[in-house]
Amino acid sequence: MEFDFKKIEEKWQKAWNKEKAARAVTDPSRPKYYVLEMFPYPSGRIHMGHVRNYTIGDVIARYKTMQGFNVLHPMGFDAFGQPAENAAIKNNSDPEDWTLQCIDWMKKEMFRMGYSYDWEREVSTCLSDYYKWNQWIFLKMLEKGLAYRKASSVNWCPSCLTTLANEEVVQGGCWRCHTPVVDKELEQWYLKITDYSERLLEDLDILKNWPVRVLAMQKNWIGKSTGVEIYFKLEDGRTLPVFTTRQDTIFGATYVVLAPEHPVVKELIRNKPQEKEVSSFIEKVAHESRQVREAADVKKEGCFTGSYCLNPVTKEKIPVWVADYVLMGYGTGAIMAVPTHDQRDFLFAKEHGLPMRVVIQPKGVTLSADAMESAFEEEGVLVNSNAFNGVGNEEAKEKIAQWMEESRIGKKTIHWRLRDWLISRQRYWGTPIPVIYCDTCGVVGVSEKDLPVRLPEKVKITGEGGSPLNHVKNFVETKCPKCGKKARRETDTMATFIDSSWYFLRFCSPDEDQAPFKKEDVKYWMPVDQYIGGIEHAVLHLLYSRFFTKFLKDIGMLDFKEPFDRLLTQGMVLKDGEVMSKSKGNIVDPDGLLKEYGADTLRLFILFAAPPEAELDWSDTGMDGAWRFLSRVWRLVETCQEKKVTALASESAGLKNVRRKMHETVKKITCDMDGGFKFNTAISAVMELVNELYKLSSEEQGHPIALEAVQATVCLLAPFTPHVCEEMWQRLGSKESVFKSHWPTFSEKELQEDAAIYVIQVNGKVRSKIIVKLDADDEEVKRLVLSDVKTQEWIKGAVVKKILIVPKKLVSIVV
RNA sequence: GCCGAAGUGGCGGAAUGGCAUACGCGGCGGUCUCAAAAACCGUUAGGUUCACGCCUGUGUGGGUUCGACUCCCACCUUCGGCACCA
Repeated sequence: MEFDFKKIEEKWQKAWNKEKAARAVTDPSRPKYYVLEMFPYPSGRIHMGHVRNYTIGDVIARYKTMQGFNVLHPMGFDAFGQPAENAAIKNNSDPEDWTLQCIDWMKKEMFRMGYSYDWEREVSTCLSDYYKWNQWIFLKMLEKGLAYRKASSVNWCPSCLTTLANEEVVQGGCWRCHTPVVDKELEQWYLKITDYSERLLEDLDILKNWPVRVLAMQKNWIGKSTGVEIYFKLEDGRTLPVFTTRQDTIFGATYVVLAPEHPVVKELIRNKPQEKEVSSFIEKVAHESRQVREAADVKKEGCFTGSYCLNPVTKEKIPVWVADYVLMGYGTGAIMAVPTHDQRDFLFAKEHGLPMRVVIQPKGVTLSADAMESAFEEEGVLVNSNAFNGVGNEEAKEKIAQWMEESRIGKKTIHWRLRDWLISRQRYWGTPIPVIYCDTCGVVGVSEKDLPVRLPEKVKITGEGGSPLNHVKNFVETKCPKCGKKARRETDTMATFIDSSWYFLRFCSPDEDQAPFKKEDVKYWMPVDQYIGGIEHAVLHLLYSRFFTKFLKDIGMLDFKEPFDRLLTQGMVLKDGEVMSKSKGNIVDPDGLLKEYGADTLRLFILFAAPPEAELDWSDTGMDGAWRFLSRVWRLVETCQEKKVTALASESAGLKNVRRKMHETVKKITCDMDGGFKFNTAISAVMELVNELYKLSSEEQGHPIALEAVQATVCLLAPFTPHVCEEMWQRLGSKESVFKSHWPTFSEKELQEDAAIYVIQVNGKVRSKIIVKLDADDEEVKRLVLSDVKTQEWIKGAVVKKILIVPKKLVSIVV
C-alpha cells in the first residue's frame, strides 16, 4: 500500500501553519539555537540549489527543536538588485511589483517543501522599514570617517552599466553577467573595509567551525604581505620608495622597475634620448585591456628610462626601467629587481641583458649568475652581502629590516591586497545613499530623523545608463540639512551586498522601529549557531558581514566579534557531472518532482545522495529509491496499527537484535548529527534499522519491542521527512506533534552484546573468526583462539612469537 | 606559480590504526501473476578453483606498525580559489 503523499503533505503544512509551529520567542531561560540559510534573491522560482540549502537548514532546525532548543529559523528576501530592473524593462512593469510577486511565488514553493520558518519574522530588504537601517548604518560610518568619497579608477561593467566592487569582479568579468570589466575614472562612495584588514584576518582564527577552504579564500583575498619599504635615491636627489618582502636580497638588487603609470616616469625621461621610446611604450600599455595586461603568461615587456638611482646598501648606480609587469595598484608601483632570486626579474634581466648577482647560496651547491637557468627562490645563506654574509636568509629578513630602520634607508611595512569597498551603483532598484550635496556646506549626511530616504516609486527605467534617480526632479531637489539652501541629493544607490551584511541581526527583532535591532534580542539569539549557504559567497557576503559586525561592535551595538559560529557550505547540485544551467538545458525542476514524488521524498533523496558539503550529481532513479524506502517505513507503521500489539511472545533472538539495533541507531544518528550533520550516513543507519525490522516474522512485528523500534524510526526520520513522519506518529497513537516529542535516547547497557566476534589475524591477515563470551578473560580468549581449527592450520609448524588481543574485537598472532 | 580540497566496486558513497566496499542506485536470478508493473527474497570488486577456499585489490612508489583507505615521506592526477601582489 502506498501512502498518499499529496494529502498528507497538505494536511500537515496547513496544521503547522495554523498553530505557528515554528514561532520563535526570545526567552533567556531556555537554551537557544539560531539556524540560518543564506536568504535568496527572489527570482520567483526555487531551484535545486535552494532546495538543498533550505532542506539542510530545515533538518537542523527540526532536529534542534526535538532536542529541546529554542530554535530561531527565519527566512527573508534579498530583494533589491538588478534582475528586477531588467525584468521591469523587459515587461514594462515596476521593479517593486515584480519583486513582490516573485516573493509571493517563492514563499508558496517553500511552504510546499515543508520548511519550518517563523514567517512572522520575514524580512524583505526592498521595504523602507528595512533599508532605512542600511541608511542609518551608512550615516554612522560617515560619522566615523569609514564612508568616504573618492575619485579613482573603478571597475565598470559595460553591460550592467554600473560600477562594481573588487569582490564582484570574477576572473576579470562581472560576477552577474561575466562581461569583461573595464576601468573608468569616477568619483564614488567607498566603505573603509581596509581599516579592518588586520582584524578580518586575525579573527579567522576564531572560526574553528568554518570550512578550511573558506578560511583560506578569505585569507588569500585579504592578502597580507609583510616587508620593507626601501628608499632608493634618484639622480635628481628625490626618493623613490620601493616595497619588497625580500629585503634579504637587497644586495642583489641590480636595477629598479617602475609601473608605466608611475608619476615619476615622465619626469625621468624628459629630454632624454629614451623619451620617445618610453612614451610610446606607456601609450601602448595604457591601451591594453585589463585581461591582456593581467594575464600571467604573456611576455614581460619594458624599456630603459635613461635614468639611474642608487642602491642604498651597495651604493651602486643602477638603471631605472619601466615594465608592464609592475602594477601601479600594488605596493608603491615600483620594485627593486633581484634577477637571481625572483623568477620574473630573472626572465626580464635575461631578455634585456641586465646585470645579475647571487646573494643567497643554497647548501651544498655554488650558484653562479652566468650559469643559472632560473631564479633561486628557496632558502639559503647570504653571500655578497657585507655584514650579513653567512646569515640564513629567513633570519636575515628580520635583521636587515631592523638595520634599515635604524639607518633610515627603509621602514617595515605591511601591504594588503584588500581594497576599500566601492558601494555606489548607478542603478534604481537599491537603497538610496542618504547624502545631500550643498554648494555651501559640501557633502552632508541626511539627518537621522529624516530617514528613510525613500526610493521614489514609478520611476522610468530605460536601461540606457546613468542613475535613473537623476531624472526624478522632486527626489534630486532638496534642501541642505545644515544651511537650508537649495541642494541636490545623491542619486546613486547602494550595492545590494550592504543589505545582506546585517540581515541576520534584523531577524532577531524584525519589528523594531527605533533601531536596526533590539540589543536584548540580539544578545540572546546571536551569533548565528549554524549558517548554511553556497561557496560562491566565500569572500563576498561573508567578508562584508564580518566587516559590518565588527563595525557595529565598535560603535557599541554588539558584544561579539564574529556573526557566524559554524558555517556549512553546501555542494552544488549537478546533472551528469555538469552545473545545471538554462543554456545547457539540463535543469531539473523541483516543481515537477514535488508533484511526482512529494516534498518528503525529494528532501530525503537530496540529503541521502551525498554529504551536504559535497557535490551532488542528480539521479532520477535515486528518487525512486528514496520513495521505496519511505513506503517501506509506511508499511511497517500499517502493520503496527493492524496488530494492535497483542502477542506478548517471549523475546526471540530477532527481537533482541532489533532492540539492540534500535539503540545503536539512535546513538549513531545522534553522533552523525552532532558531529557535523552527516545526513547521508544518518539516513543509511535508519535504513539498516528498518531492514532489521523487516527480518522479523509477522508475529514478532506485533511485539512491543518492534513497536518501540518503529516509533523510534519515525522520530529519527522526522527532521528529514516531516510530513509523513507526523502522519505516522499520529497513526501510531500520539496526539502531540512528533516535533514536540523528545529526540530518542539510547542506553549503553542495551548496546551490550552477550558475546563478541573476534577476528583472528595471522601475520596481519584475517584467517578466522570465533565467538567468545564477553566475560572471558585474555587467557580464555587465547585458549579458544589456539583451539580454533582454522587458526591451527595457519600456525601449524611455525613458532608463535606474539599474541596480541584487542578486547571484543581482534586477536593478532605473529609467527 | 601560490593557497586549499579530493582520488575507494558499473554509479552515488561508508569505514575512532583492527573483517575495505555499510546504505542506496543499477545489474543478474527468483517468488507472486495468464502476463506485466509494483512489491518481496537472494546475488553482485577482480582473478582463480568442480568445490572448501586461495590470491590481488582504496591514484603511484617508499616507510612506520603484529596490522594502514586511515599515520609519515616523495610523486601523479582532478577540482576550486588567487594570480605579473614585488
